[in-house]
Formats: sequence, structure tokens, C-alpha cells
Amino acid sequence: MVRAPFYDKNGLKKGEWSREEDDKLRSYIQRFGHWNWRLLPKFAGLKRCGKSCRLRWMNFLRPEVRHGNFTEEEDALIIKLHEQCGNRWSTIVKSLPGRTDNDIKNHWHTHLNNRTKRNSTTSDVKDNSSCPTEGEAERILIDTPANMILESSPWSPVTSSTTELSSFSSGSGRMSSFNAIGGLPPSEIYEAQGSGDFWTEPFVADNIYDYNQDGGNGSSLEEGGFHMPLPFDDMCYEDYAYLIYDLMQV
DNA sequence: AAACACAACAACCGCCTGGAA
DNA sequence: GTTCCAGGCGGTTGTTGTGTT
Repeated sequence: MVRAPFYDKNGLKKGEWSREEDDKLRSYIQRFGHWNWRLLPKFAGLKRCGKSCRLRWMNFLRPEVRHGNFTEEEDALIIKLHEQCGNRWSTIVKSLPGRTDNDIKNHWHTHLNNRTKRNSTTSDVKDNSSCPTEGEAERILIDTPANMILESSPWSPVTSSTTELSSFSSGSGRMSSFNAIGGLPPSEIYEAQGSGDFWTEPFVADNIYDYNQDGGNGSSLEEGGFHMPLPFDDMCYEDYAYLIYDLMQV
């Protein structure tokens, strides 16, 4: 259901993400955060553009993201907020923890848009003045009855790690505070990950890079080991990663 | 069983915004 | 004040799955 992988003229990969790429990106961000999306793929050993990495992380790899099975309550909330905000998905998504703007947008276009057209003859004109501000969106989230959001869902506004994540990952600023030669982000970022359940979750990809480290090509994590995993050529890279991944599942 | 139409959704693209230099 | 650039947002596209004829 997605574009087939291909390489553009700059040698950047486009299209569907492989599991190995997901593992690399997730592993890197969990260790170092997304200190700079444009440079991140290089250091994570990904042949992707920064935007692509950001999108993949935001829409799929973030631990709090869930997909599919919108509840009736969520549908109702989306419709209500859309009436107030129009297509401001980034605002709407604030009231739906665990969802992504892309998910909501897709869901709207494939389900709710038609439904509202059928059910209503109301004007298309959106009154943006009634659209919640950022603070108001947060309040809506808080004021929304728990069963509205929580029904059929393990997620909650309280346990969502969105705040934790965003505060962690957006605060590192630009490359200026980054040791590009050494290939490591600011040490405080690295250390910050030590706290919190999310960061201490076991991570399979780490083991892949342990192999990398043992491969003898001086690509240890401490030396910025995510910077191109050398032992793997493109030929066998994916197969090898899958093999190790599968072994770790046992 | 085959052909077709439509639904679903991951991913891309281009523009806008805000902050740093 | 201006320019540059990274991040974010919303619209759109491309491909696959599913249902219908």
C-alpha cells in the first residue's frame, strides 16, 4: 500500500521503510534524540532525507503512536473539532493522544468527510475564531471525559509520553552545540535518556550495532557508531539485520 | 475466476513559520 | 533588518487490499 522503494538522483532512498531502517532510526533517536533532522540520517546510517526520517518517527515509530480502529468517541471528537478548526490537523491531534495528524487526516478523508457530508447540509465555512488555541486544545484534552478518549484504548493523556518526548527532543537546538567531528550529539542528550521507562525499554537494534561494534571497524557507539555501520554492505545488510533480529525474538 | 472500482493509508512534496546568525 | 535554514503543516499521490459485478 506504499510506494516501492527507490533511490532518487541524490542517492537518497524513497518509498517504503524496511524494518531494518525502522530499527536504525528508532535506535538512534532513543539514544540521541532528534537533534537535527537533516543530519540525523547520516549519523544514523540511513540513506534517507531528514524529512522522511522525521515523518517516519512522528507517524509510526514514536512509542505512543497507535493506528487504526478509531472509536466512535474519537470520530465524534474529530468531527466536532473539525467543525471548529477546519483542516488544522495539528490542532485537532492535540485532543487525540496517541494519534498522528496524518492518521487523522487520512481517517477524515476516507471516513468522516463523507459521513459528515451525508449527515449534514451545514455550511462549509469554518469559524476559525472558535478553534481552540494550543492552550485550549490542552484544556479540551483535560476536560474530555476519560471514557471519551480512553475507551477501547490503552492510552491516556496522563501516561502519554508526548510531553516528555517533545521536551527532550526539541530542546537540543541546532548543530552549533554539536560535535560534528566526533559524531556525537551533546552529552546531556545522551544522558537524559537514562531516565524514564520509555528510554529503558529493551531495544533489539542495539544488538545489531553491538555486532557492528565487534566487527572491528571502529564503529562503536561511543565513537558515534551510528555513523555508517561498516560491516554491512548493501548486498547483505538487510538479510543480516533480519537474521539477527529474528534470533533476538526467540 | 477475472476485471473493475473504490477504500485505505503510508509516504512525498511544497509552502510557511520561527529562530538563529 | 535581512537572510538562511530546520522543523512543521497540510495537500496530494501512489500502491495495495477489498468488495462488487
